[in-house]
Amino acid sequence: MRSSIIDVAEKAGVSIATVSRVLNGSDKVKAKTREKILAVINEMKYAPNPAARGLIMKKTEAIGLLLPDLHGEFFSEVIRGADEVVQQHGYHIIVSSSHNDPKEIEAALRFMRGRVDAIVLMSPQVNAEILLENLPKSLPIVLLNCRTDNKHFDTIVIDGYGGAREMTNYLLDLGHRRIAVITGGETNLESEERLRGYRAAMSERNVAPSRLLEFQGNFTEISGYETAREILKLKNHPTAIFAFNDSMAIGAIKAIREEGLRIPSDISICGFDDIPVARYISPSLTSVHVPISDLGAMAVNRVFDRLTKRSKDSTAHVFVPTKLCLRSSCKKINTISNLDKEEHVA
Amino acid sequence: MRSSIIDVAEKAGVSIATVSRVLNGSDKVKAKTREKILAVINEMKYAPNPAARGLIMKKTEAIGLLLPDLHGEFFSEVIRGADEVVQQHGYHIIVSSSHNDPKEIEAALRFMRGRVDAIVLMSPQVNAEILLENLPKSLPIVLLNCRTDNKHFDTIVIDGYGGAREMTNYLLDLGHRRIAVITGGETNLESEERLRGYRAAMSERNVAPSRLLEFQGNFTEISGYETAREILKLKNHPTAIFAFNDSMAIGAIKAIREEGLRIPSDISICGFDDIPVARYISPSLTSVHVPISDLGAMAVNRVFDRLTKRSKDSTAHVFVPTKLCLRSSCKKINTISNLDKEEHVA
DNA sequence: ACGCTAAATGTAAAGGTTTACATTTTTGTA
DNA sequence: TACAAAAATGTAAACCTTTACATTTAGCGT
Repeated sequence: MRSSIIDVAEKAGVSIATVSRVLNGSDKVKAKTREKILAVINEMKYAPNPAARGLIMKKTEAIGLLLPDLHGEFFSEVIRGADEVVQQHGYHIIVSSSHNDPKEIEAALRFMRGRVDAIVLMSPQVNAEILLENLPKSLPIVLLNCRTDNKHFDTIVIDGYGGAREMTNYLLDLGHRRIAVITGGETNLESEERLRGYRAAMSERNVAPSRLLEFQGNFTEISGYETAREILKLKNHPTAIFAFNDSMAIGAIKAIREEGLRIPSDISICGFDDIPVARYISPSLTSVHVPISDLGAMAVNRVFDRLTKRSKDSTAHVFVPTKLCLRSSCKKINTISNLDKEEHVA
Repeated sequence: MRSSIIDVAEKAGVSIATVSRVLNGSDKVKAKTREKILAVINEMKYAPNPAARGLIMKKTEAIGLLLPDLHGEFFSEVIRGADEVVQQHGYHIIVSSSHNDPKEIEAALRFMRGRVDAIVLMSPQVNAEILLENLPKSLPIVLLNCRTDNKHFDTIVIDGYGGAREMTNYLLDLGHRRIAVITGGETNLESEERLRGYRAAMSERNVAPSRLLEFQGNFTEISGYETAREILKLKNHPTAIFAFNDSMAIGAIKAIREEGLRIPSDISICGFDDIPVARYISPSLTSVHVPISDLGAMAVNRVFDRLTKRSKDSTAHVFVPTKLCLRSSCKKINTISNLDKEEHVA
């Protein structure tokens, strides 16, 4: 049986209003009274009921964070970045994963409604705009890598186009021409942006981008593995594989190894995201650096900007640049032997 | 301005009780009335206020998960395992990290009180028992790798002793004698258990365990890196390093590489936990396998056992076994050259 | 048509807080 | 000492739901 503010008031010989006042530190209460009440609170181990408080205050001190998945280091870093900022404000995080399923997104959103003061939503695959319409307009929402042109929401999006373009250019500079990509889900915004960047770079350098070199994964390690196996079955396999995230690159590396090929001497491979372990895998993975934990931190910071009315009405739209991060999984192509091979094929 | 159950009742021409009844599906309501109400709810996009509901129901449909940290794949896997189970029950997770700081644990616990239906606490370093005393007795609590002998809580603990012992034996079998360890935090239960296992194995095999081979890290990658640098400064450095978790092993690998040493030919290294990336780093990391995501899942399953009264009163105490996972970061010692070295020293 | 029972619906209290407004106590001043 | 003003404290409404209990309506047999 939990004790309520009434019990405290009785025991301290004051009214509940006074107790409430010392609880909220706001109004002026005589020092002696305050001490007395504090003592009683301590003694009874009283803690205010958040539901009752939330009911009247319409504040929860929690932020909802809805991610597409919880596998791997990427999302863990986003959570970490978000949690760090949130903790500075005395807030907390409610996480959920949607598995890119509209039903699950809806369920999570419904759950969060009324339970959080703001929502950070990452949904690159499922267009969640319709689902967001049921939420009260007063609830700040930050969209992370979501497909939207709705100016009503704050948005943060990674420059997938630029990053992929730069990476593709780098591979072209190394002499690669048959560059395969492993994409993410079909309707996935991140994947589409990266694909756009890849195709742009290929075209610009007059290497006709072939659909036959575009293989569909789904951003999971296992899909990287399986797709790479497909790719290696081609009789004249590509000289480089560009996986659209590091997890798939890691899966691909496994497949390549199993095929007895060496990286990067037989085939080059690179990823996207630059998750922390990228530098430690073998060989260290060339990737497109994304400030992952900053993503979470930025989103939450934006939330608090809104919450503190500093920027109540105006929405912000942040475009996060990426940076090439060169390691040892890609290598200049051996032009001679490559020409050799090409002749064989021709 | 959010609409309440009263608005719905008015618009549907019924009382709030009837609306509440269709909302909770429990009582019998005439089919026609139900339809009418459902239509209005849909039209108004009404959603019940969780605070009001929580106030009267004393149920939140949320589980608190308090972890020591959010860095790295270990915790991310715990969260994933927990989230999976929790989602099956239509529940959600509130995560928080304590950074092994009693103040932060207390803050998180205070926040969770009244906001969650149960708490899963992982606190191997800080003894949180005192902090748990302020919580209502009715709140189910599952302790993950916590130091406690309080039979009132459910507990799940990993067999750190057995795992470390087995790993040490394996290294001894490979011919290693000077085996250094990188431990976790000083008062960390996991670290202590693993240390106990290491020492036991050494003693049993008549290799006097020397305190000079026990180096203190803190389970972070950077501490693994720095500690390994220390170790390599020894003029007759150990032939094997056993890091008490994989993150530190990864940090150590970096330090070893920088020193120009090859793994495992110059020095063997192994970790603990077997986080998913362990198999992908270079060289693939020999480690003690822990069913990480199962840990989160088990804890949450236990919570629901309690919540559904299936095992209301009796607490469960689970001991999770580990399994050696051999990969390529450890190698049989070259006995000749090793004896050589030993003679040099002697 | 009547009365009885069962089904459907309504009424009102309870849950624990905050806070505007009302009241009491304290303080300072003449 | 008495009075006004300021400070401290108290009262009660509001927040939104669920549910025990009360009331109305419907269904049935005679």
